[in-house]
Amino acid sequence: MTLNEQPPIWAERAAQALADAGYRRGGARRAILDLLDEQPCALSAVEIQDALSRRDRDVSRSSVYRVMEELEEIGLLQRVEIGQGMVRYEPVRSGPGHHHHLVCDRCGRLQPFTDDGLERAIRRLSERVPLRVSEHEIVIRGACETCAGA
Amino acid sequence: MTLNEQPPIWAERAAQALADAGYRRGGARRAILDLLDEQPCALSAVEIQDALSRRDRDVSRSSVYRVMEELEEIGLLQRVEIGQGMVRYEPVRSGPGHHHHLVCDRCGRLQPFTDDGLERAIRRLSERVPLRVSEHEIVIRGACETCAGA
DNA sequence: ACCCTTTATAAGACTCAGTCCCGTCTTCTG
DNA sequence: CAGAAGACGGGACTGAGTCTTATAAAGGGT
Repeated sequence: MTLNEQPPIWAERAAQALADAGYRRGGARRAILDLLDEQPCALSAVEIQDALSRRDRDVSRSSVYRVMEELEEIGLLQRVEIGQGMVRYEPVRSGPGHHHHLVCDRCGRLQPFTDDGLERAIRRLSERVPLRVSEHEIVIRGACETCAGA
Repeated sequence: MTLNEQPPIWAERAAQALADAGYRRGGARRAILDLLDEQPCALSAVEIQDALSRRDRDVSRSSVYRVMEELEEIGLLQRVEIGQGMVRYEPVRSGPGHHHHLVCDRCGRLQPFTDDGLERAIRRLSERVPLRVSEHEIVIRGACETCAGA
């Protein structure tokens, strides 16, 4: 069910992509890249700052948000809105890497999934709708196995 | 495409439902109910407060949020997360009234839609997924006809 | 290696939706 | 027509996210 079984070089690819896009190198950005690469789950901006702080690599809020923006721009990071106004970010590892999320209402755990039937339904829908569709995001909420206790 | 062609008595039904649920009557709540009933589009908490203020019926922030909570609890109001941490609320007019939303990235306009194919895909998916699904929300983003200019 | 310009970063003020608390006012019930 | 329970307003507070500005690096040219 997990999608991230690619070699652990996302940080490298990302750094390269940023360089190609004309960005210079910098400590804060590099630290964030490395942290994100290690994470199995999506992190919020605050979680990123805290995690780095805990390993004595303090990074300012501005830097976290700036880097998130840059990475999203280049398509290396996906922004996931998990409800209640909470936003998390996760590395896009494969090529298109299109997927959606299951969110546990209780523990907040996030799990990616893909579904062809769903994508097909959305594609068909997109053609009938009075909107030039640019993106879609599906969030399915419920209780995860652990929290449901079943 | 619009779903709200029921008689304009949502406010009445809501008031009754609140009474049945043991809530007392109060001016702020009634004003909010009436306002919501008139609106064709979903409103944010702030928009509700401003709109009432403009018609000289000031209501405190606390009241807006409290009433939103009560109405959502009873199932008379649907909370819609339209991205960027923005939340809006809209009356649930028909019975189940299940539908999703098209959001225009540019003007923020919200439009409801339903799609059986999509619902079917989600139902099937819900059974295969490691989560006891309680709800799902689909937001499709893009440029609306007006904003796309086409 | 050394400027010089450009970009990256840190720090902190600021915004704004949303929450919390508490004193006051209103509604209902007996 | 009290007196208790609930509704309301106002304002302090929170916390994610934005903006601004001064300082610190990074790269390119010489």
